[in-house]
Amino acid sequence: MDTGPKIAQVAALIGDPARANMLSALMDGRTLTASELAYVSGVAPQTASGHLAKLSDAGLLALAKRGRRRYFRLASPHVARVLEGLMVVAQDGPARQRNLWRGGETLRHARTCYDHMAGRIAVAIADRLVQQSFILLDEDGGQLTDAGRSFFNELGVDLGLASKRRVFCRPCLDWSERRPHLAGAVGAAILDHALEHDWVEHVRDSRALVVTPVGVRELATTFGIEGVPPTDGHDGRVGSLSGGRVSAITVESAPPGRR
Amino acid sequence: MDTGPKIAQVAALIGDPARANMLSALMDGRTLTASELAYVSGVAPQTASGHLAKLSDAGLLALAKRGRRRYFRLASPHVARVLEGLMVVAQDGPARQRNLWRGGETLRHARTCYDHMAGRIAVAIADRLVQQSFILLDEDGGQLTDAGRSFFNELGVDLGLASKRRVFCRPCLDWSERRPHLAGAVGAAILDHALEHDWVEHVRDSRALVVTPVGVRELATTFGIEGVPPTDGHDGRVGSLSGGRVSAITVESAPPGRR
DNA sequence: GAAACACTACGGTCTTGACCGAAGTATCCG
DNA sequence: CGGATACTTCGGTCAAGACCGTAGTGTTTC
Repeated sequence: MDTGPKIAQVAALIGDPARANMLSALMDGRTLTASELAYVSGVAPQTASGHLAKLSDAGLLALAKRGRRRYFRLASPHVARVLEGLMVVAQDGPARQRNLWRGGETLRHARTCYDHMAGRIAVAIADRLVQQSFILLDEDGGQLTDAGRSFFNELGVDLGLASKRRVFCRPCLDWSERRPHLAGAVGAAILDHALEHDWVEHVRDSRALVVTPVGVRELATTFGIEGVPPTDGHDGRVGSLSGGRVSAITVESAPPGRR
Repeated sequence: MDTGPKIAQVAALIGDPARANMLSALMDGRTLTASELAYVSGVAPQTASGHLAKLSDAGLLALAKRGRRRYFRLASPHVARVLEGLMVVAQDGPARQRNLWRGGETLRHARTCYDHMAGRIAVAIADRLVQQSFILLDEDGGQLTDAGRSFFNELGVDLGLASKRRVFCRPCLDWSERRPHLAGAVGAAILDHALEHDWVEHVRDSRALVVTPVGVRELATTFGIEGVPPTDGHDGRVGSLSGGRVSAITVESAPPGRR
């Protein structure tokens, strides 16, 4: 009857560390198997199975059975939004201890966020687009200008539904940078373009992205983004994997162990 | 290090029914005292005190001490967004049982949602504005057209920062109607206007709104919204309090009792 | 058909934390 | 000052549920 209990049910589901890890791992839009999710969440398969059943039943995850495996993905963008929101709140939460966690440097640099890019690079791109008046952004919405539309056109970015949907730009507060990057259809189109033209590549089993040499060049010429550093402020090398501990998953020596 | 545990911490906080009730009660942007929150959450003051301390420590609630009372409110719009999002997910969650809960009819009709309006009326207003091309809406963003800007101007709605911020319109999925209504600066301005001109009034101790006779007339002439029914489909009376069980709080015969 | 693999169901252990009664600290009011 | 009000702290009880070992079902591979 009241709304409280209902949101509590969903929040409690997300509120378990193992389940939260599973959901986080799916934030980049991939589909993962039950085993993979068991690994990332750090629990035994039996336990993971129970968690996954609950998440599916609640409609947070969508399930596709194929052969002897079960593939899970986030059930809807709504779920991704909630997770985004939780990250933001979790980040500025205890005000005192807003620690810029070292490590995961690669993630801070560039990563996927459901269907678009996030991280330092994504924020820089958004900044640049705003600065050039290609996009208007504010906390509650975003909007592509005519100039922006032709900019993307020339660049060859496929805005897809551009003709059908006239508004499709959304700011998404970046949890590592605490500044907005681009989400929505425009954000998704940029990520697609970047992947397709080898500006960035997925890091194996992670939602981190590395910027390729091609990407470094293109980001410089296209957006005037130079030397966004991979680790600290020194040189122009971008996205070197050695820079930071990668939270990659190697499913080999995998002792689950109690959390 | 990983983001999972952090979002789990926040989600777990929201995931307790008592705390979720507290947060829900604060969704309309009011500030409430610890006692009031204890009552709405259905627990004893001692228990509530503990919950409130946790929520404040985590940065979900802001606290203002005044005399011997403590006033709590949501710490930021970010928190409100997360709660909105959870309501949406909770609503379409178990797909099978998307029950249109009878009761709380007044809430379904019109209510505040943090700083803007929600419910049937709000959805109707949004529909109308879109239909007249005063606003462009889609899932990821919203945008005021020039025509819309002058419409609000003529109407005397103060868009406030209109000159400074050029984009400030956001769709917010309505958990009772499952269709978007207007949030963001535009949504807030509409609610302000409606309250100021006595179109709607707050229901005591609830986030429900009742539409006044003035409001009925104005909604009809301004937006062409007629006979959005208060309970079922029969007459044009709008917002009669008798229609639905109001989730109002009367802090008298208040046996907390175990949940 | 047998073995390996992916996942699920069941049963028992153990930790977490929600809850309230009782008692303690501020604040207001007469 | 003394009593009422608003809230917090402490201590002990109790239920929920996360976890894994064991044992199952269904699927693929050889």
